[in-house]
Amino acid sequence: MQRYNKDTEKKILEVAKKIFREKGFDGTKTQEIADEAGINKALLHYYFKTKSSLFQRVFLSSLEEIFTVLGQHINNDQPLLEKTPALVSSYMDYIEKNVNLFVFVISEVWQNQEFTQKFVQVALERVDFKDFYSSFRKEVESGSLRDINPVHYLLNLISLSIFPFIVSPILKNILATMEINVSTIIRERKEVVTQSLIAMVKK
Amino acid sequence: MQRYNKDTEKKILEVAKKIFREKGFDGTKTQEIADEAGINKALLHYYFKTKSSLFQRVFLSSLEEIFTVLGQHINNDQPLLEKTPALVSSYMDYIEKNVNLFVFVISEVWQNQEFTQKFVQVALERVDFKDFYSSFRKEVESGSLRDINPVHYLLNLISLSIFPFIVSPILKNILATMEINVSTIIRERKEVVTQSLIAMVKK
DNA sequence: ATTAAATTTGACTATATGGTTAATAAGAGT
DNA sequence: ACTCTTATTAACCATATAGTCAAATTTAAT
Repeated sequence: MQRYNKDTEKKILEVAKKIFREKGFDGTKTQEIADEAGINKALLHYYFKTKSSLFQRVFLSSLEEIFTVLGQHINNDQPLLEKTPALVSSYMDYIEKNVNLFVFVISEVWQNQEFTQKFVQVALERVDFKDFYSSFRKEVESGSLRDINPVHYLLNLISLSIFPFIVSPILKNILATMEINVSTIIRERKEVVTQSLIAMVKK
Repeated sequence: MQRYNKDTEKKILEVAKKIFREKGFDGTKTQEIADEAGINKALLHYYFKTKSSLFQRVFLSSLEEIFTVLGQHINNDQPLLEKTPALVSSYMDYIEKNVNLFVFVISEVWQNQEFTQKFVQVALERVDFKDFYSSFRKEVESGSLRDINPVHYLLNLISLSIFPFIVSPILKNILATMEINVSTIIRERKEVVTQSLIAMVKK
């Protein structure tokens, strides 16, 4: 006989992922996970021992998802200037659809500093920063990019792409106060971010 | 006799602010606030009725603090290009010292959408976006700035300034992996942000 | 069909937590 | 000193919650 019913395990993880990402560790009740997964709370412990260890699985997989997607966007062989527009557009689409993933990770990273370190190390395997770094430097040396630190390009990319979405409940209020059309801003945003990034690196 | 001892009230609020901002609503226990404030838990309820209403005071004052400080930075009569460098430098210093304030507000904004709306409205009184907007437009018309939507300048400003700090526990790991000196990046950061903003608006 | 192991459940426990209450202490006005 | 109001406390309550356990059910192999 095999160990554990993979369907059950998968269902619990799936529901746990959804609820933890919505409500955070402290806001999530194991009973709610069990209910929504259609199982008994005892079974949850049978599969995952404790709430904390289930949470850690979700937390790690969330970090991995974030870095996997980032890697898919920055690790490809096109020249940076050429790939930037599509990269920004596709990345922002993804972020918009997964805001709560980012909010969850940012909150929990500060709440769980003990094991965050270890988890980030594992998640980092999903993206090849060194490859991005050296590709960037190569383009600098070949003269197609300005000589800036690639880290700042990356930081600007993720800051500009992610931040407006994670503060969107506030942003919407500000825009309403300024009597500015929200969807217009969102639409313009991709272009602005793209242009800002290109301005950084274009000679 | 006056209603309520102001010292006690202040002490409770002060401690509540500290703990809520560290641990969020769900992670905070009223007992811990009472203990650290050196009072009985019943007294906390005597002054603030419920955990939720105490939290709401803290949440609102946090939003107000954020917008007050933002206002102090963007509402002054200097031409934008001239004030940008000092603005960025001073604002980033503030953010670095108050990261948990920003992380707290971002988390709780998503967790408490019922009253977030109302609170943001109140907090918005602390910053004059319309003044910033019209000053910006005036500079555009007088020909000293490029014709861009001021909202995007603001969004870039806050995104670039705040985001790296709120993800700093992760960022430090990435930089270590890339064998890049963290403090160098932080030092360079102000200049990069300033240049990005100037590049947006300079003709 | 029988058996043994793995899976699932209902009932339970210990503890933590937000909130209440009734009694006490402190303070101000007379 | 006395009284009335306000501030503070200790003890308590109801509920929620993570986690346990023994019994029951299912599953697969013989």
